[in-house]
Amino acid sequence: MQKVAMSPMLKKERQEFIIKQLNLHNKILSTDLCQELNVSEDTIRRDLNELSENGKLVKVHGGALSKSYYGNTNEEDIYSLDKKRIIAQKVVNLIKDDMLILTSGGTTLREVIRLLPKNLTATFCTVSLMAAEELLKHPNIEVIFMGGKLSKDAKICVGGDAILKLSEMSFDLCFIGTNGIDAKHGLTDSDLEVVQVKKAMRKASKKFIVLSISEKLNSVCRANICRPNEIDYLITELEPNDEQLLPYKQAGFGLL
Amino acid sequence: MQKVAMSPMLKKERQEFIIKQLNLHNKILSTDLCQELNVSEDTIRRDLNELSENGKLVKVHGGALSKSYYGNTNEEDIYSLDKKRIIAQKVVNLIKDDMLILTSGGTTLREVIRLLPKNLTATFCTVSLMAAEELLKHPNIEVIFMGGKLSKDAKICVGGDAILKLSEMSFDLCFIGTNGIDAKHGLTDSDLEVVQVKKAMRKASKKFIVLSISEKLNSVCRANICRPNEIDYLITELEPNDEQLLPYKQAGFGLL
DNA sequence: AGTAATCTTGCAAAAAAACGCAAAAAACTC
DNA sequence: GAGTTTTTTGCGTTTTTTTGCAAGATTACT
Repeated sequence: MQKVAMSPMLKKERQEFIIKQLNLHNKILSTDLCQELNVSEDTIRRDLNELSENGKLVKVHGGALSKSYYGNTNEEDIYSLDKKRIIAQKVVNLIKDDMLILTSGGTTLREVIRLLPKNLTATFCTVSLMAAEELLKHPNIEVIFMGGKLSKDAKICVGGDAILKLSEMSFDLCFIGTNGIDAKHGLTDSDLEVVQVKKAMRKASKKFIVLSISEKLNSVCRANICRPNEIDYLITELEPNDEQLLPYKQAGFGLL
Repeated sequence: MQKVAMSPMLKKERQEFIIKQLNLHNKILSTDLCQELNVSEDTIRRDLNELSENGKLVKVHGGALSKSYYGNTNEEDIYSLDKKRIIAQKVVNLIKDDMLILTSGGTTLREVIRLLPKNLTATFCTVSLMAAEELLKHPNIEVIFMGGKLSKDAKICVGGDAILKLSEMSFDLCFIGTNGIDAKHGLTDSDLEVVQVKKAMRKASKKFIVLSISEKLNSVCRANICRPNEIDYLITELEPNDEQLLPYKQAGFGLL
């Protein structure tokens, strides 16, 4: 308990605090804010309403959501977002405290990161700027970025440094989004630099887990990352016994 | 406990005191200032209003907030953006093709990156996620990110890996934003992890160039990054012979 | 449906700001 | 140095802002 008689907080200060918390947690409860800021619920409510009118956040029953989280103003298509959430939830269930996890970028992985429970303590390692940014919002996750030359297309680190560093490590889990996957060729990608890094990611991890919405199944890209039997699990928004996944099951994919 | 000067304070003196307190604490209550300065609330209010009109602080109900603190969570304040552009233009003039450049993050550096000519071919190296994102938008710049543990506050890589990597390299130029700089202590910062990295950045570069809008001059933070004579150039939005810069000139700063 | 939590609305007390005014201090003029 | 002007400061009053409280409406949840 803090028994320190603090100097009273200014209204603006309080509102700045709320915004900061929101940037960090994406959502916030009025009751929590009351306690942390030591003011009545009415005051918090008024602050939230005011901030909402100024477009700084989105007010909802019981608290508020960060604008970026709520309004995916990006070109992200809403339809596949639902599917990505389903995938993300499956992924989250695999993650336990204190794991060392390697992750690629992509919008699906971003959903995973957003869904991670706030009390999870784990170490995430990534080569993706997008993943790193999102991971930083989580209060208890340690984020390690693999440095190196950045690819302008993929916004990830490629090249020798990242690969060298990866070869020295061993991860419990590796999550990877996909451009191309099919039952015959396994995981493929069109960008040669990216392929090199993803290969290194495969080698550095005990369990290699591929995330893909069903639309992307059965597509093949130029360069091969790994064969079907090197993928430990394929996670889609479908049920594992869905008929679309039959070829993959036959090819020996682990399905979740 | 602050000892109150017996001789009445001059207005100018009082306002400077307010600014100093603000640089130190980021916020200040009118009532506290009344007591410390031994004047009426009206006087304080008038001082704060005046300073607010001059853009030295942000006046709020009950007191004032420092500009930097306020600007962190809100949108970039348009007022200082112009100044940052002036600084950015000066920086851009220093950069030539094929240079190897190290840069920190911050909004001023972001302006620099945005102003870089599209046909410039150079290699930029950074520990800042913000800078990396911005650099990637440039068509001809090669971007190298220094990997390592990411600091949640500063959104930059800190810790041994980044520092080790920095110690192996030699940059033509190093640009760094500032939290605190003054003629006596040199460059300072409040975040100890950040200080370590910035020290390493200093060591790794031939020319160390500090960027600071004039508001941030004469503020001192807890931890020291480097002494005045280790700074090759200080760039502000002011003319080099501006009287505000006189103490710096006398302390041996190179001014641009 | 019924319960608990949350929201709206109106109100009142306290704090702070704005305003006009006059005294005091400082700057300027001769 | 005396007198005038300008600036600065403090005080009382009025106005606005902020905050908490309470009663009733609305919403979420089982």
